[in-house]
Amino acid sequence: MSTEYTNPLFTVDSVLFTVKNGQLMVLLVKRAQAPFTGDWALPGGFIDVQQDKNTDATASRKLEAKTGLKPAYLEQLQVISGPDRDPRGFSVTLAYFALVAWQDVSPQISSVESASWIAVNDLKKTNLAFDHLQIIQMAKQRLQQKTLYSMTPVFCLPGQFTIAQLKTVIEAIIEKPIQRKSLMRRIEASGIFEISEEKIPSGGRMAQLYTLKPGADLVNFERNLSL
Amino acid sequence: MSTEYTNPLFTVDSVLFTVKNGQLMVLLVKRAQAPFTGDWALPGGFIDVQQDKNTDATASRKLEAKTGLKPAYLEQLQVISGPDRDPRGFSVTLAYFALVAWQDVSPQISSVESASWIAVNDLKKTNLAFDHLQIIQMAKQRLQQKTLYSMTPVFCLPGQFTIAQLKTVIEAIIEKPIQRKSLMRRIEASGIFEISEEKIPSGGRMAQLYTLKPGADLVNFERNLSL
DNA sequence: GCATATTAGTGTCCCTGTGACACTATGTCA
DNA sequence: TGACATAGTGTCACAGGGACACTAATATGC
Repeated sequence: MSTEYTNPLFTVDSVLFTVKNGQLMVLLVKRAQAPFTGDWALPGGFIDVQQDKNTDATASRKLEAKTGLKPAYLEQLQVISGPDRDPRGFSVTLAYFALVAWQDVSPQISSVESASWIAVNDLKKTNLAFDHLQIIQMAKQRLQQKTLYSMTPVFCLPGQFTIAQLKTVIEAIIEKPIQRKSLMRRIEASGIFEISEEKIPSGGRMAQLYTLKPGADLVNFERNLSL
Repeated sequence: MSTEYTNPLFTVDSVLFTVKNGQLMVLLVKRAQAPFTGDWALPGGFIDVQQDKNTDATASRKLEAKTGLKPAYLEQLQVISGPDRDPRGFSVTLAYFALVAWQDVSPQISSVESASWIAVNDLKKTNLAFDHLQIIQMAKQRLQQKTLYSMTPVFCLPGQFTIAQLKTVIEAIIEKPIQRKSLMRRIEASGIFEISEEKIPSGGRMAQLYTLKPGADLVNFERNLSL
């Protein structure tokens, strides 16, 4: 090539979800510098080519800095690019979406002042930097879709969990009730869960605890849950 | 931020598929310069921030330069990044996957010397630059998956097509036979196709031609075709 | 101890959409 | 005109989700 290209600004941002009290929450940080100073934004930043083996590592590192732990689930969402999304010029952002258990981050997060969990359905009231609102909506849609044909939402739960907990998380994500029975069938059929030794009290009959089989990959079901 | 980051090389590459004679083909170009001079590679290049409104435009522009037309279908595949995939240093590549009708590009492609269609199942015999073989395999898997729950493969066909043609394309992609009946049911159920006025001879009874309804979006089915 | 409320887990029927495959329809060609 | 080839239909079996009633086990109040 004979022409010289100006390399656009490349950043990695993450939409980290969790479910708290039946509500889907997203982690946001308060911007300290321009542009959009004082607005809420997705946690992210630049690749550190010395330290990060790839962009996944960048996303993971940035999230760990805010939450104190690596996300349980991390997946590329999409690249968003254009001349107008950042006032400083043409920008390219790789967006990730990620999941953690509320119970796992809960002790850590309060220590960080500039980061906060905000309910996804309350975002209208929030000032969001750049096009981060749209990115969050895209991430939510992807998560909803995946929830219909996979067990991805388990990553919003701690290592041991009950069917009722998983049901709550799924319902928070897709915003529809599902059948307990259907969920149990899928847990059984997926073959990626183990029945734990323990049961825990639940207000009625003791609830069986489940764990993900170590090293098991998520399975995609051939049918979706109905909307 | 106080630290200065070295901006890694950012490129956009596309895996453009078509189906010819029941075989899934991918468009490759011969590299003229180092590294990997003389090897086959995915068509791609750098964003032109003056000209491209986003990375989709970059991918589309590069493909048009090779094939003479914009791809009928274009979707982001994934970002691949790392310090070792390009000998010149840390690199970030946004891979797209795209579809065109063989019938549409056929007249154009022969005029371009440096580009060529190669059967995806023959790639072992081909010297491929960088990690482009893995990227093609990823694209193929994604296309196969989408074929199970959507009508994406229509974009490998011209504006008017028969059910038999669509069946051939689908079978080339997933490498399994499917039932004619199932395909017809899905065409009907999707609601995105129109019965054309015309029929064309086929060696037996005349075949009904179908077209995509103008402006219709692809639908996702709730069940997959079985593997 | 016993009834009742509460949550966990099971049994079972219906419904929908795919797989399979035979059957009918309509064209070509010898 | 009859053989053949491809297009399109009818229909049954099967699988898995939706719905929902039923049983199981635990807590609480009397």
